[in-house]
Amino acid sequence: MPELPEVETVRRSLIPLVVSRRIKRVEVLYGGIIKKPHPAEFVEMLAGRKIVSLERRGKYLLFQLSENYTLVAHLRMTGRFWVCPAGAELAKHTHVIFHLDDHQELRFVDIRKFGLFYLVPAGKWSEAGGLATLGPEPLAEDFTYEVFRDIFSSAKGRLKAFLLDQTRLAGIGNIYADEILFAAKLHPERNLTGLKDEEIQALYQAIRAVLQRGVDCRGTSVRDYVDGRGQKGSFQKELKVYDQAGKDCVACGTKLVKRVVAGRGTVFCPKCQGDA
DNA sequence: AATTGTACCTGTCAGC
DNA sequence: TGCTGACAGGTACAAT
Repeated sequence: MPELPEVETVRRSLIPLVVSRRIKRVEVLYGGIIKKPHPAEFVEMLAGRKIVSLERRGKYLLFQLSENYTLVAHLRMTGRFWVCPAGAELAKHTHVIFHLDDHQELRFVDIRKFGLFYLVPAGKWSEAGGLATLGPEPLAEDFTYEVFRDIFSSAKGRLKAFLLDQTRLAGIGNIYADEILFAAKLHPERNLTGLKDEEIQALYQAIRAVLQRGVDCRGTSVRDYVDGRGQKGSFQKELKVYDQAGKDCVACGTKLVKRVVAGRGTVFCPKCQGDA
């Protein structure tokens, strides 16, 4: 499900429902997704804490809690949060239930059980998986072209792998990587070295524009994704290449090609995006 | 050090 | 109809 625009949409939809609420009690139905600390301690340490704010870093959600703790959550492929009245019918694949102090429950549901939770002291991101090593936020104001060019220049390999590397840029996943490369008219298998200045600029502009459009559309709902209120996004209506293999390119009519690049299914227009 | 492969899970869909 | 295999928004870790 979730890349930067989806996680940001989940964050915004959850804020009015959970911020300022106190966690009365936590139930862990499947402990495998609790990475730190052990599930029993996780449950014990969360009880009684207040949710002070909800932030996002890359694809991670950060629930800032009272007494300087942070609940770090990653939705991975199919994780989702939703809020419902206490005691509502239990959806299949519900793994964690946070009982709130307003007779509502924040529930974590995840078909594939890839989602992750860490409960760490605020700022101790090195204890929260990949959170500590994330690159900059591509939609932040201070993410200028100069900043991007420096990151780009220090990396090598193929464009698709670069965009997916969370330590270079935070928050881009498989959908937006393909859409960004199409918007920039760059081939996913092209090497970083050898790009002209104007091509690097086009890539920078495409990263900003495509991600911002994704946020404005409240994310992409191709399969499971919905926000914290159960609402779908609309960016799937604007996809030019992702999930469009075999269709005609909207720009030139050429059949879109699908191939595995950087270990991920990748769709591109062989004409508009040129040769690798 | 950096890249590639594999593991983690369940559901869906195409092909036989 | 039912079986099998490929594939799905993403890391994390082992192997090379």
